Amino acid sequence: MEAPAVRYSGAVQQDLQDFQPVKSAGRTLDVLEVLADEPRSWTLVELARALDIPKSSLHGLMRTLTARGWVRADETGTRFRLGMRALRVGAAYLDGDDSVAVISAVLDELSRRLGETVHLGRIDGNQIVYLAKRDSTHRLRLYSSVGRRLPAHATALGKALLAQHTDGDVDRMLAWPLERLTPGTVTERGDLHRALAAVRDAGYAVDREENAEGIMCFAMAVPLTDPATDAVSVSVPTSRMSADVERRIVAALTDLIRPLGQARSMLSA
Amino acid sequence: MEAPAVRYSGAVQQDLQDFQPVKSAGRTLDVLEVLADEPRSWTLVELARALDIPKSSLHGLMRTLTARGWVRADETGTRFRLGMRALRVGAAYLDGDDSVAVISAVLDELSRRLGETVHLGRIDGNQIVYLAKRDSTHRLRLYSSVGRRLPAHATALGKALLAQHTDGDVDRMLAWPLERLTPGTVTERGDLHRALAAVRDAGYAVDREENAEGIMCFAMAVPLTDPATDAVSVSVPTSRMSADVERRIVAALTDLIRPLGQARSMLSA
DNA sequence: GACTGACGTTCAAAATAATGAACAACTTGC
DNA sequence: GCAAGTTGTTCATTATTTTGAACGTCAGTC
Repeated sequence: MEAPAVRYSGAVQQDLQDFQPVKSAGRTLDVLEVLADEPRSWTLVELARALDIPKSSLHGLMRTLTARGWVRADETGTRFRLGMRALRVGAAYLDGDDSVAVISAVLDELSRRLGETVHLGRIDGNQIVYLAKRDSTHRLRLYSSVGRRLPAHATALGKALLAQHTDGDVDRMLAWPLERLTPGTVTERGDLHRALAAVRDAGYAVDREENAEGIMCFAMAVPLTDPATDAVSVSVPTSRMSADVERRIVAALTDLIRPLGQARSMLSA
Repeated sequence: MEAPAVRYSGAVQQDLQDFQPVKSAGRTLDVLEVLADEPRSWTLVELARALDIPKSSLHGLMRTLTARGWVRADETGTRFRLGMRALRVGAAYLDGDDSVAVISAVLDELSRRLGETVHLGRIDGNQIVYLAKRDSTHRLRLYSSVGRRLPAHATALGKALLAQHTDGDVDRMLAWPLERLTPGTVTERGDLHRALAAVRDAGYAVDREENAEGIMCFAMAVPLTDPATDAVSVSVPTSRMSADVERRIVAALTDLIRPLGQARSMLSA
């Protein structure tokens, strides 16, 4: 029997095999996730339909969630959205993360040195989650990106992280066919493999208007873990782009990100 | 029979009376809240003790939570922290909130005009939750405040919102005795009542190093609801403080916050 | 103004989860 | 290197929840 890439010492770790989730716990998360994915007012019946749960079952759940402040009901008590407790866990996730703390200073310095928008992203399955952001102009609202997700294949952050894996692993990690966000999005398997080879070669990843038109990004994986799960990116409007700007960005990323490899031991978790 | 302050049309709204929460749903939230309140690694037994749940019961719950990405187990599978899904609901709470969207432009303008740190806060029980922030210098990390909580009585935001209620209501809303955060924190009931009267008189609230030494805040309730639940504050280091700075801050708050009263109809929820 | 349709609520039977005791695996101390 | 203590896991029994059908309530329609 082949050993898995990472061994578990036999603790609370579902072995991919059969495993019976606690039904009402799973449904609790289902409700929160649906409310998060579509941040609008939902009625009980809408939720019941979306989740394929009998409305009578959902009724008790919603009472529990609203009583606890995780879900907020409007004055009539018939429409639901996320409640304030939901905000807290999000902030706490970031607070408790050692990597975020270590990389935070790097983001500050990058932002100061380049004056462009800087992101810290983490890969989660086939998506990139934005964990932190610095923006000199403050034009964009901070909550506009932290917590948000984009398909990994369409972002510099994602490509920087995917490049750590073999083509075969990448094929398994992503959801095919690849979603197209702009005309520039790489959606062909061969094109993506070539792009990732280029990333391995250069040591950083580039996104040329592949998820948003008018924006280019440069990203480098953060070598705090192996394989890396976090990456840092710098975003620039194409209007401001030039070979010189690219050189400066890559130099800053190299200067600041590469030394983090030495700090790996700090993350004993 | 006396009607409650707010009438419910008989929907999912726990009537304060008896009501049986769904046990495993409540425990799911318990786990997330403990992990959020103490963002460190927890073992199963630690959690079981903290929540007074048999470890065998918790075991299944944790498997469900980790399988869903709301909790992350370390490589050994024996230590737990919040997972990435937790981040998403936090961001989504803010996205889905109409008040935050409306007030966001005001924060941008205040930040531009004053060049000082600006916060949007919401009252939750006896606490103020920070919903958004603008900081010109970017010295402080953004996630250092969004989602964070402080006792209402010790903040300008909190006093601006508490001042909307009668002294009797305030007494019921707060947790007595009041927590002291700095030597300047108002903890005496009479002092607080006098402070709130001053807020009603002036139309804005002041915090003079009452939650952090060296920082003063000025806050005004946002009249989008009645009573208001949100307030906006401007924070200034005492070193930079002067009568003129105070005048400019109060003028800016008055200019930008007061007109929002007309936008109240926008929030039909 | 009664009818129609949609939604939220309640209830008793059927399905599911919680429990504590026992076991296994790891860590610690001597 | 062994024993004691701690932690994670499993299992049958008990307690709880889920479910579908029935009822109440509301808004809109003819």
